[in-house]
Amino acid sequence: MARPMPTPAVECCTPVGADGFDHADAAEAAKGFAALADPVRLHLLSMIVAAGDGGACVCDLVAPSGRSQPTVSHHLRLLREAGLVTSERRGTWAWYHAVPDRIAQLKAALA
Amino acid sequence: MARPMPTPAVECCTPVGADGFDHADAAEAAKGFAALADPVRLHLLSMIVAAGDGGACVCDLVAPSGRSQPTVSHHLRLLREAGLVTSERRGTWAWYHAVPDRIAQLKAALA
DNA sequence: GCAGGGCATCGACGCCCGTCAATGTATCAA
DNA sequence: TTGATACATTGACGGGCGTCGATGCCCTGC
Repeated sequence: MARPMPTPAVECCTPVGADGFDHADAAEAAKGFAALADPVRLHLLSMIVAAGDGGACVCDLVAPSGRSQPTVSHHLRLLREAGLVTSERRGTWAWYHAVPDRIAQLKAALA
Repeated sequence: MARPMPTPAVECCTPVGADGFDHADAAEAAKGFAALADPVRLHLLSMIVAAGDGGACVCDLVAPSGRSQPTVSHHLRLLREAGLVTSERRGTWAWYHAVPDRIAQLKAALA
């Protein structure tokens, strides 16, 4: 496909050269964006970020999300596996913290 | 779930208040991120952005993507439906342009 | 030890996604 | 008109995702 011209006289375009994306970087960024590709996860992450340094308790995330507790736990797991949040158990409750570096990294990928 | 305490003395945490995300905004942003949640599309978008104002010809996107022509056409369609690129037919060839505003909008959603 | 609550995991269901081969449509050249 | 080219669409397949109910694990309070 890469421009075997119908006739030598017709020029399609200037081929796109090296792009800013390594294949490994693209795969890594895609995983991060996939974690953001769901309104529920976006909502959860937004609440966790808003909670600041103290972190957010799962018990306060279930009701606002409008989903069942197992579903919320599933989404939090995906956010954790994508590196966007970290989890910590404090006694009975589980606390989630945002990872600003990972968020900034995805923001940088949009450039 | 939302904190019917085991005992009144134990406090779980301070409930997360209003977050920055409207539900409609979350759904809209999620659609955009879903379009970025694939390495092939990320690669395609990166090449289209790198092409600048002139735009990128599909004939130069197929080979670098490592996918078949119908698959590339499918991904470009998704990018177009997500508002990240626009398409324009110039005679035989199709040209794709990036939409910087939409990209900036997604970047702003990471805040 | 026992009972209860918070959270994670499992199993199952329906749906959507990524991929390709085959086909269709529009344009250009001879 | 005929043939070739560029791109889009269709149909089909396998796999992964979002959701829930049921269940299991761990901690707390009695």
